[in-house]
Amino acid sequence: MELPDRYNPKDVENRIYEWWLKGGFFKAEDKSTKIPFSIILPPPNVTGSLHLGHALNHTVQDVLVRWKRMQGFNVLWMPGTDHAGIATQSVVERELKKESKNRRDMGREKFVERVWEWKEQYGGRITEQMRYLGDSCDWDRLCFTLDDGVSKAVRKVFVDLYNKGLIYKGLKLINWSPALESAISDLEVEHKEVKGSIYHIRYPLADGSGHIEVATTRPETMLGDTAVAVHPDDERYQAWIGKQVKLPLTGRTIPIIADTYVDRAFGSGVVKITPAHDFNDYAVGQRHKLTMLNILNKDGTLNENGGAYQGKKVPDARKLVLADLEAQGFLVKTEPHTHQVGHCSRSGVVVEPYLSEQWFVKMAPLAAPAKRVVESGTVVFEPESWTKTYLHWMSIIEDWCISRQLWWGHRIPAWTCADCQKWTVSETDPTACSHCGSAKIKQEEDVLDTWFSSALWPFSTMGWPQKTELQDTFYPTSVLVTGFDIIFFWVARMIIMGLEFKQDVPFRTVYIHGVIRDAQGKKMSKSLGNAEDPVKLIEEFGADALRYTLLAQIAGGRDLKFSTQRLEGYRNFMNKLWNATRFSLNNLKDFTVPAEGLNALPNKSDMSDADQWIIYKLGVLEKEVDEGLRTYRFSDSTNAIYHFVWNIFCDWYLEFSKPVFLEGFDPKQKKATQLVLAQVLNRIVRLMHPFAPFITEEIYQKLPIRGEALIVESFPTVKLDKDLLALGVEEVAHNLDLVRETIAAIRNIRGENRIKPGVKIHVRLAPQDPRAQKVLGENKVAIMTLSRLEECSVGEAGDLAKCAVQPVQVKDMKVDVIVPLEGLVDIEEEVKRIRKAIEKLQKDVSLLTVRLADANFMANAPEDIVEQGKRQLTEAKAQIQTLDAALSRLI
RNA sequence: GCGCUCUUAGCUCAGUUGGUUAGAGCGCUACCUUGACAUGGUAGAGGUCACAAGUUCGAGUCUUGUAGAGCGCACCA
Repeated sequence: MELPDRYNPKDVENRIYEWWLKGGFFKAEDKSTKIPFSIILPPPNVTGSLHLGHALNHTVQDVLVRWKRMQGFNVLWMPGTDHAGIATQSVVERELKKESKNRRDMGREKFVERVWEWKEQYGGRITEQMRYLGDSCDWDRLCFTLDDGVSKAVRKVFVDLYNKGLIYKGLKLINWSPALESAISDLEVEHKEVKGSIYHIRYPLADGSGHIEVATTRPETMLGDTAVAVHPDDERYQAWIGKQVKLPLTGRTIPIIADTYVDRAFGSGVVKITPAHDFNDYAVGQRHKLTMLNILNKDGTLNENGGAYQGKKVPDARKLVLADLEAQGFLVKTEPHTHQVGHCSRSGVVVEPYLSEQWFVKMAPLAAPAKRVVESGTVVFEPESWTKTYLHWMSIIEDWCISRQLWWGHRIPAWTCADCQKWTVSETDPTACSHCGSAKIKQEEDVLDTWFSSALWPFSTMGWPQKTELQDTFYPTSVLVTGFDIIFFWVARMIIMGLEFKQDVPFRTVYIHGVIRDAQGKKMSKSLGNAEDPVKLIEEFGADALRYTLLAQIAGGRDLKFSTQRLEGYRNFMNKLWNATRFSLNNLKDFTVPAEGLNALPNKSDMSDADQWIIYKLGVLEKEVDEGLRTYRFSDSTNAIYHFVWNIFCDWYLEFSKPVFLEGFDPKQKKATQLVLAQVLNRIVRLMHPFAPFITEEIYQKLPIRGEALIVESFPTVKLDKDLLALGVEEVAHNLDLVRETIAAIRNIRGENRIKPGVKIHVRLAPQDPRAQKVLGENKVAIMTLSRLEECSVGEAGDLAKCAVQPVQVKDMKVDVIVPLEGLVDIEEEVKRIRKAIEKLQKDVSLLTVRLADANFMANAPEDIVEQGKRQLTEAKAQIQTLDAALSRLI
């Protein structure tokens, strides 16, 4: 079974994923002796397809889930999809339009049926795509927000809140999307800067005693004006308070009122009041009991109160009103004006403040405890800085408008009675009014905001309101992983509902990650055309490379810029690991696994310096990876692995192992190295599995030391590998550092002197102490191989004429590296090289001299820092001496 | 206006409680097909850490201010 020399993810990923599924490795146990760990997937829209944002979000969750699974936890990753009221309804309506149909002609029942058909046919796309990424969720538990169980939970919550007086229906000014013909919540309004105009309009006083000037950005709303307001202390207008003005174009008379809301300094200090079409004016209107005159229809056209402008859309009405005002001499002036205008985040159209009957959740009593659990640290945000944002929002929270004038969603479980007009609110469909017993009841047409059902997700997916073992085991969930954009939409509301209905928080930790941007830093979106399709990226580069790219960049929860270049780099990394495996397996062909398997230890006395060194480095790696995972600093973990695999394992350990595997070596040492190699490779794939699951599982299946399935093998830790790691002591590891430094010095001399790699050179190593002598002697063959030497002596310095010299020091071990250059190169290059080295050392020396001469430093700095400085100064001086001597021999 | 981030090599970013002479990847320069890998190897160039002041023996790191960028919330009609 020869491995191909390139890793081809396409040959691997599907096969491995199917194998995991068959093995049932993703399944959680309802009840178990194992410690539970649970995550609920933020349910993506059924209409959606996987984008990079999902890829990032899911990868983080999958990393946590796989890590905990390997650590022996009973892991539940609960998958699901969201019915996404507006989005899904829009998709199907667009389809209908192509068939020249519309939902109103079709009727509610038929239409909803049609949406279900659509969902059955296309709703599985995103969950299908999640498998390409490697998501290891418990698919048997897949939920949909309109499932029976979840719907029952939604109804119960609605009824309970209603009975507690926390849900009410009322006539209020709400945000209205004329495109959707539905209410939307405050959060669904995006404020965008718009360059418009401000118009100054003259309103004549009814008694003919003059006129008053108002300014507005929305002149058409004057048709709905029911007052004009000035500041009560404004001296200019004292005489006018209480008088009437005659509204141009309509001829209605409206009062001049006084209200402190008016800013005297802005404009003329007079404000027209349109209570039915502006939130501030609405508040003024309520204070003064003004008429609320609605001038709009649901579709954003003017209604019968619009007089001559009835039937016109707002922008058209605006033009006509302005033209008429101007013609009649009421328009004083027009000035350019930039201001924020609310747009519907779903449809993009301008949102209209609109007076209508809607259902609301009273937030104040619910928000208070939800605020407290974050303040007290029962729920922790990671990174912590989001805490403040959350708390700020919770303190300015308004009642939540939960009704939507749509058909796709949870229909509000409330019935009006034609006889007594009262509401019957019930978990099961009632047949009679609960107040008067009349059978003439009719269900509310509206459905609930999609986020209403999402708010219950952590427990509704676990069978609530039934009592279930699943809830006992997994609620509260362990971590919630999500983007900051839905902290308010979703996170806050889950905390509220969890506390209200489960008497406990829904999760302990909220990990907030950033948003993915393109290489230029722009937000990725379909409309901008800069969105990379993760499915295509996976096909080209592999899921592991994509996951690694995302993970390596999310430190600190900041936004990340996505570049294909980076992705290529991690694809190369996967290939590097693949080839390291190929090399290892080739050299392990005659290796027989000891009976102890995973716990097999080499004979310490048989181990080379390199063997001990790699074991020591492995211990460092295990610590780093664990630390990164525990602190949600995934990039620390992925970077540590990357560095270990490439720059430690491949660059040095495998290179050192090469001479060992050649003929003629001590068979005992070869055996030790084979065992170390097999053990280290085993640790690498286990450590890397949560981050790059496919390639590691594929490799694992080919390793000599392995179990059944990597996905459920134990995750390596310093504690678990205690015995193995005891074989790699830091002090001994320095031996190899000396060897590596020596090789680096030879290579540097070679490189700087432009000695071609083909030219075999002779090197003399002159150790300055017995330990260096021993270490270098033992590693002579490796040094020769790695720095391509023809000859190498360890001992006397010998004749130094026409030689390149480089002192090397690691801890107390010192060696002078001597390369005779006679006949090889122009001495000039070596002179330059030595001068450069001296220059650098001199900089160090002057810096250290100054520091050590500073009495304050000597008095205040800790002893070890001072000692370190002294040592470095001595060393640098000694090295300069050696180099100076070498230089003087050359010139 | 309030709040939160950010500013480090040509580019993208690490740099955890202040400790020496600031790192990585990509890109760049020169060289190399050596029996795992050219999706590779070796060597090298490249930074007054946005700016200013302060605290300190010592500041990329802490404090304050300035300038610039991004985001969230609330907004004057």
